[in-house]
Amino acid sequence: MKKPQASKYKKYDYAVIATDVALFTVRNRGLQVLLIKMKKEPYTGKWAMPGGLVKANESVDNAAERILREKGGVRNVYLEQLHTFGRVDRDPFGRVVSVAYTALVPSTKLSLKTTEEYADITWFPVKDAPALAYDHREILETAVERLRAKLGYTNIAQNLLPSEFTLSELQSVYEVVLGKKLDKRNFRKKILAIGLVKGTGKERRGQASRPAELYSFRAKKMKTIEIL
Amino acid sequence: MKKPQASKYKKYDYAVIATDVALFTVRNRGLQVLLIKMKKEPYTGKWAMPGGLVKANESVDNAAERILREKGGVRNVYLEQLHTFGRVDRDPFGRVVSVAYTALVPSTKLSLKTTEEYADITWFPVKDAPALAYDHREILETAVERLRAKLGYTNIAQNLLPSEFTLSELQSVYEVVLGKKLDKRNFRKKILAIGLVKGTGKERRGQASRPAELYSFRAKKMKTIEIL
DNA sequence: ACAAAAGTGTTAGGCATACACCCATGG
DNA sequence: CCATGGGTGTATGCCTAACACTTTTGT
Repeated sequence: MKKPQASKYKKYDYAVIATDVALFTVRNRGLQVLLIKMKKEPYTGKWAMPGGLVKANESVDNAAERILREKGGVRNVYLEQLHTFGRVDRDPFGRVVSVAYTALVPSTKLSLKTTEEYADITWFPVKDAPALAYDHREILETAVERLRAKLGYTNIAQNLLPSEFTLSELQSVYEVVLGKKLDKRNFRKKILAIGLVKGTGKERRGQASRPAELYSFRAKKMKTIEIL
Repeated sequence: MKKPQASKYKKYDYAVIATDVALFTVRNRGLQVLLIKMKKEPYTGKWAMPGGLVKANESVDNAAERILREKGGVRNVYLEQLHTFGRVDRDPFGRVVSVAYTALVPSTKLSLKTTEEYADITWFPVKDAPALAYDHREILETAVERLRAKLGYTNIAQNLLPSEFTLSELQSVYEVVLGKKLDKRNFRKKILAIGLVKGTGKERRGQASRPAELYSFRAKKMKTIEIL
């Protein structure tokens, strides 16, 4: 599509490595992604996922963590390498190869900084994300596809929930990410049968409805077991 | 583990991008990987998978294809991005981030060049691969793990077989890669039930046994369907 | 005739799916 | 008392897994 222009910076004379992070949360009954509004031409007004160059003395994984912290405002969240995007013309500023990551954060863990909607950093529902800079549309689609797939065979969902949650909340995460309704009885039967979660005995009151039991995940580290 | 030394080449002053390719085939009742013997210190005598730097004017995908052609001696084979390895100290020569790929080739497609065993480029059974340079042991393990997983939900096996093959040969590919025996009747039932392959009507004669029908894959491009 | 690989069915148990009503609470 | 979300069981069909013998050929 676009041809790479003459490089504007010396360091772009060689291919350099950047990382972009698709940071997701589940809020307001939807899967949302964090985007930052760009100022630079030719992308003025378009949105991009948090990203930046990898420094010479940090690993690519560490760079992704740093960017998530500096630009996304979150730390200690689930972070997993997604795919590396290496088209020659993917960045009009020069030859940049991007190692993309997926990150997940429970909406309960978001600070005011990111929940308040600043003009230039905002959560968007994935379904109606605005025009994106670079190849970030492709990165976003790849990330969502992988997240959906992993929900089906790992315990990754725990990274979108607080440590204690109701089964309805868990089911809602699945429904929102997969984009389809699930049968309540079958969902509970399956989740309990495979031992994904355990009851805590506590319950959540406060709504005008029967109190719900609170559950927590059994295994904290990533595990692969057929779920759905 | 190792600290990065002072760079020996100017271009290593920045992180540069390389690609390494795990090229697999199934031969002699085993999963084999192509390795090249190294001459440079500190890896003299160790083996490495084909790899090299990404040039400024080629995509990362194209670089992997080129390396597979130049160093692996094969072209037009299945090639898929695996993972990007970005530890700071993974290359003692400088800061090199490697985008690793998995490639598959049917043993029937191998030229003499790679089947004859040169002193410095050889197929090794994955099970007893020699000491590897860089982080290539980790790359190899990641590649095998992914290959095993994908065998179970895609039609990827076709890239390890000629266009026509017997069901026993197909089963053997599965057994060799997964490292376990499968039940013949159940295997055939399943493979035929999901329509992965179709009979060609031809048969293979020549051995002192009943002739086997030849089959071919139905879909050529990658497809995801539950297989095993 | 024999060695070698190809080909073929049935059963039992487990798993996924479809489906509707009562319960406990807050307001 | 009513609106809201929480919680629960069964029946059916499908898929999986276990298991052994006959067929066809080349030598």
